[in-house]
Amino acid sequence: MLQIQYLRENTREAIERLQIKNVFDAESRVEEILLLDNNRRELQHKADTIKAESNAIAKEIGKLFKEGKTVEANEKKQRTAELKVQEKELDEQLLLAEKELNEKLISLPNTPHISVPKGKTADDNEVVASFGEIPTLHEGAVPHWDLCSKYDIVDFELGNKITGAGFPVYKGKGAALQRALITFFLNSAVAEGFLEIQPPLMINEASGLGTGQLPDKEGQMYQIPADGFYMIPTAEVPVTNIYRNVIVQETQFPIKHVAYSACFRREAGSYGKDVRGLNRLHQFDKVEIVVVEHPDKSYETLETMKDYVAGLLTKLKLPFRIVKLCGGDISFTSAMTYDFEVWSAAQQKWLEVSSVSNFETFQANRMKLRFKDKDGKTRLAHTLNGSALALPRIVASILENYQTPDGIMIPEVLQPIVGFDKIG
RNA sequence: GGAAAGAUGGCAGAGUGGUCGAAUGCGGCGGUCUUGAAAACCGUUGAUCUUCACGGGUCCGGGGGUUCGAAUCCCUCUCUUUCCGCCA
Repeated sequence: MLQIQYLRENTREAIERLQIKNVFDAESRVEEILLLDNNRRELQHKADTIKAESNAIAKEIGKLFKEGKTVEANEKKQRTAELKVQEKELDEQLLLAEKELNEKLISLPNTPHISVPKGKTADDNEVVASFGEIPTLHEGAVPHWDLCSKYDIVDFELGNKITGAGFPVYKGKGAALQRALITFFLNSAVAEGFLEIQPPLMINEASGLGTGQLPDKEGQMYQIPADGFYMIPTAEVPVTNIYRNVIVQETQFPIKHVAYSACFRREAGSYGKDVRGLNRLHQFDKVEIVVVEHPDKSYETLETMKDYVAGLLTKLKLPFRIVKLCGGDISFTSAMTYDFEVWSAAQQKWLEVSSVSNFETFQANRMKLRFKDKDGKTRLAHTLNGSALALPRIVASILENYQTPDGIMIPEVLQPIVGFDKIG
């Protein structure tokens, strides 16, 4: 949620930034919000004035009763009765005005950073860097789903039986590879100063609102209606919500957390060849990094996080590129996002394996994540997060890129963790 | 799942109808003293909305009610603790 104060004071800039995200009616929407805000403030002022009078009279009455001047006190009571009616009416109007303003404000997306390229689709994204050699595979190389069944390491059919599509069963060396990747990602992050967190896998409604999954995207989460919970779509949600309604000390910055979790996504509306094999799942594993940062440093930190993720992929020796998302492809809550895409040699396409974003104050405003600055003023912090990394597509690209006629080689950095160097 | 008690500022903990945004202690910040530190002493220290400012409004778990007036009384929800039951 954008700050109303920002819209008030930087109206022009806000509209321009929203237009990068192709919010074509940005101008009218912002103007409407400012109108509602004015209305709200007017009502607030009226209500406050009446309450002030009410309070003053109540005090007088108390005094009069003490002095035994009952008649005068009762006279005063009549005036309070009138005020009470007005007070109630104004409070109702104010509540309504606040609700309306909040609804409009919460449905407005984040303002992209001014440097975010304009564009509509993924084709307009800007490739900022490429790393590694694109390998030429041996004759008869196949996509990962064939390798999964050939070596019996990931069983999609079995998952269908137990749960449904998108819930694969990892077996033997496949399961061990998963475990090794999680360990590798966690250890790397901890070595970089991230505090490891094991969060709950279910969240309540307030947490969903905090990071922006609610109110609109509940259809993407699995729900537990009996208890009002949701299965987490990413560890970002529980980890960032650690700081909901928290005022941190400026000296704590940067607050760096890393969390491994299973992630659950309904992926309603996606189908076709993109969902084949490990490309898109309902349950998958991911190691997520979350940073809470000072507003002045957040973009610097975004670059650091980008470099960190690049380092992981480099150590795994996977060919990848980094793209800066254009306005049309960037998410509702993000101000700037870098996507990491690994080349899938057998599928002959780029697979998105990580997304690193700066949300500026958008999430912080929703969840009231603040800090005290040097002058003792309370201000909203910036939040950032990134996948470091999501497993399924990493596994897919390892299987495909590392396949040989004799089996699948294991990346060197993982070998000491898994305890073998080859599948097959 | 059953029973009881409870929810107050960063923390601990007073406060049972008006002068309470709230005693006191700890912690934090500033100062005196000191070569420096500790101790001691003095001062200061919640959030939020509104206003150029003065000021005013709101907040004692959430919501509702009684009252001229509620942290305090009533209703309701949520959560916590303890005991019992169940259990990795």
